[in-house]
Amino acid sequence: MTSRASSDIPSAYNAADVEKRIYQDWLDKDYFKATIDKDKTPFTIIMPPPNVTGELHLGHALEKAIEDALVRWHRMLGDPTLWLPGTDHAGIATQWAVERRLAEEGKNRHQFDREEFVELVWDHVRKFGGVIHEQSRRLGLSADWSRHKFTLDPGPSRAVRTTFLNLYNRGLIYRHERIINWCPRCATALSDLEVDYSEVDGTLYYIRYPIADDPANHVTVATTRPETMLGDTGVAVHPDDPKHKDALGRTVILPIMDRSIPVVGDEAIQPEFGTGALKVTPGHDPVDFDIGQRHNLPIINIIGLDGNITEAGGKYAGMERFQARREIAAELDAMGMLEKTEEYRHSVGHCQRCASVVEPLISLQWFVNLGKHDQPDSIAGRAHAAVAGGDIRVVPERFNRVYLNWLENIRDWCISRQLWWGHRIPVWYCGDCSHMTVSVEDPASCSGCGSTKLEQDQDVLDTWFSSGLWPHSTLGWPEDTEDLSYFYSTSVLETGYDILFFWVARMIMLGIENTGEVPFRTVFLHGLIRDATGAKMSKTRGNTMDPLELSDKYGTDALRFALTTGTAPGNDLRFTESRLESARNFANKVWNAARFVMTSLEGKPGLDGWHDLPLPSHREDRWIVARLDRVTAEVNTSLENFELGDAQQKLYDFIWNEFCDWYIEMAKIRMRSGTGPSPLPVLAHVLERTLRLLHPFMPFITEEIWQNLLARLPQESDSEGNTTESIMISPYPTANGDRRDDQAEEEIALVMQAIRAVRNARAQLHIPANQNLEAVVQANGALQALEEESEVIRVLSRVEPLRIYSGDSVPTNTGRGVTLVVDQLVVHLPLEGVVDLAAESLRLQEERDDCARNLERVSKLVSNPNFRAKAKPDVVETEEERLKSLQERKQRLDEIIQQISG
RNA sequence: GGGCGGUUAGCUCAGCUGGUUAGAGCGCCUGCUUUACACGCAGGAGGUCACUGGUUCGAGUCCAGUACUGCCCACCA
Repeated sequence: MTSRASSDIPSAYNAADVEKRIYQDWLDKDYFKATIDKDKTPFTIIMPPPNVTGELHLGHALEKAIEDALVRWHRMLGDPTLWLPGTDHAGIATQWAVERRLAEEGKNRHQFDREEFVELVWDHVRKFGGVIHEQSRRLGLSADWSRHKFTLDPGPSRAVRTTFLNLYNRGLIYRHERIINWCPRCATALSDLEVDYSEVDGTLYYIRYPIADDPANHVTVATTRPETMLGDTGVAVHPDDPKHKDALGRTVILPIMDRSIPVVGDEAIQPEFGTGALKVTPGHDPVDFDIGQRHNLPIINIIGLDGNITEAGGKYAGMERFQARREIAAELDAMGMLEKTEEYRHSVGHCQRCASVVEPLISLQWFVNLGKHDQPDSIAGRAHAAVAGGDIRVVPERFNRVYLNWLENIRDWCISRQLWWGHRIPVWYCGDCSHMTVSVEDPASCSGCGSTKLEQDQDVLDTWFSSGLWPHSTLGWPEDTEDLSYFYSTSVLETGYDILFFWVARMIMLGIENTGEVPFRTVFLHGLIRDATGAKMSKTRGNTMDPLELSDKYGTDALRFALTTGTAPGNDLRFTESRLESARNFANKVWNAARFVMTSLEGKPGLDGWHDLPLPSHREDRWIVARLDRVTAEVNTSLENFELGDAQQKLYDFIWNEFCDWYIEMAKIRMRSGTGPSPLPVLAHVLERTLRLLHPFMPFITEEIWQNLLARLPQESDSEGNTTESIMISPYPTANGDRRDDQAEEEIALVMQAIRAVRNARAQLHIPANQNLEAVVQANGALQALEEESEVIRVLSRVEPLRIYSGDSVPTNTGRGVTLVVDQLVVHLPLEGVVDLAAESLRLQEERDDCARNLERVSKLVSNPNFRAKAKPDVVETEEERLKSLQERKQRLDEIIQQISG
């Protein structure tokens, strides 16, 4: 990068100008590419793969900002760092998107054959698949694009088939006819997780089923779904329910169908609910299915895969299910069999993708046998143990329980989907024998009889089946690749808590099954982004914000900073533009501070040693270096604890409140007067290290400034592996305890307090800024420090003249005015005529009273033997020191008050 | 029906293992074109940390309960 004249540095940071150039530079230099160094422990994050045709929303931006920060931090720490990006084919979501487009053209997928349709989806992927990529670059993501994977790539596809085969051979994948969740719109089975339950206002229908040998009497059942009665094969009551004692064991006649069905007793029935009698439809309700199994009731499918009534539904055959509901209710009413209806609010399952009402029905599907959590060798059992036993740490910890709880109630996972887009199930059925050939490679012939009349299973696998392999399949599994053996198990899996079950749990289960190792050591979960009112952001609500638009407007760094600051891990975040403004202002502050430093050091000699910076001699320098050291330690600790927001807050405070507001202002004074050691090397040193500390969070602006800064500074050889090439490959600062200087910190704090006190008094008394005040300071124990800092005090508090005396030499006749007691200092502003002396006296008395109250509280505490015995020694010491300083303060205030009144 | 959060300044939120007089951003008030920055500077107002009880020398922080509120899970016919 060429050095530019300072006058060329614009006063406002223009993010758009620099981001593209810098990102391209990083790419060109291959900084993102992970390299294996067997002597070091790698840091690996597998990026959660967004939908290949999706667009990044704010949630993605948050996720990627967090991950990029972690990755950049580790890269700077010198860890071989891999952040592996990828995209997901997102079976049902992508197919649904294409089908919607077809629908807009008045078409549907059944007008195409499978190959044609899949080709349409590929067209869609090719058209929109690059968007995610481009957006990721705009966000500055330092992912290793050379290792990018797509779930349908040959490698991950092979991993899918291999997993299927292995689990099948171990008897853990099986094909079975059982009741599953069916989406009639998508025409596919869904897993339990893909069903969203929501409350809807419905109707509870009370239907009479006459008793066969006593038609004058009947059993009344209550149902929200009268159409399912067509498939009833029994009525169930609680065996001990006195209301139904007579009916139990008898036969009732199913109206409309005129079918005789038994009344059975089952413990699952709640006598208090409805009438206490349940119509049993084993074909279309999971509970009924179980009851049916227990009592050997036949299963009748009366709702087909298209959502219409089947042939088994008699005259209603072919009718759409909800129309059938209305018409059957009407017919029952006409027959006098509808006793009554009630409005009833209940929860109904909807397809997560298309929101259609899910229909439970019996279907032949593939399942993974997950076993039980307490079986040590089952899939669920091992996944449970991994978290329960601490092999995987979950941050924040509370999600541990959520995860374990879910596994404790897990049921087998339905993995087949009746879709066309996805990994087709690697099973071939023989046309000559009944044998199933399960294979990684497409088989040429039946493994049972050798016949070549093979037909592959029509179904594809649940998208989450392939996502569940992601940490190892992206690294090359099932091949024993160098990447796999080096980077697996990965370090951190970072994602939103909303896909803990969908994805995280599946990765743990399948990762352990396939590799015998956990897929990652730490799960770090972030919260959801909400809008200003706290509502979830969604396209249908129309309250989404486009990350790229925000990035254009405020800069990527500001966007990233705004998303990740001021929030705790796992907590949701209400996102408003005012957050962005604040972050943008901070970026601008950093920019301008840097501009000042760079302008100041332009062409100046004496900058040697700025990088390692020998311990400075000047108090202000010692102070800022000590503060930097402290902040460096805190930031590192926060990062180690995944408290990114905390780390950023600390940097924000340090840069703005200490470096800019105080140190730079102090430094200006020395720079103008030319006296004392030059602050320039310190300014350069502190700025440079601060930029490095900030880089993981604000990658672009820090790089831009850093390169400009280094171009103006002498090259230093040092112990840290210094580079001027890029901040992103320079070392992350760690705390160096020998920079601590408690004395400098205390003394500068005192100076700052004194300045604040004078400024305060000036503001209170409405003394114009350009009017100088006189000040007489009684320094007491801080004489030397005050004398040495007198210029700073004089200039920053606009005091002229400033006279400093030791405690015992201060003149008594300094005139009346305002007296400020600042810790051990007494600052007197002789303002006779300006100040209302009575008011000043009152103010001092209030201050004294306040001090006395505090003193009483602290002295009570310190004199409490329990406190002295039980509190930690350093706490006792702190309190004792406080007591002492309060006593001194009170004494001074007393003396002053006495003087005034005297 | 279970489980998990949240309730701290007008608003949005930090506050890690209990220990100064509880913090930030935004907003508000008062000054200020002070040659890095008005996306700024200086100063200020504003909080019985939801409520009740308990543990403790000491509680925003730990425990129990209550009230609101949000979310997750569950086969509420």
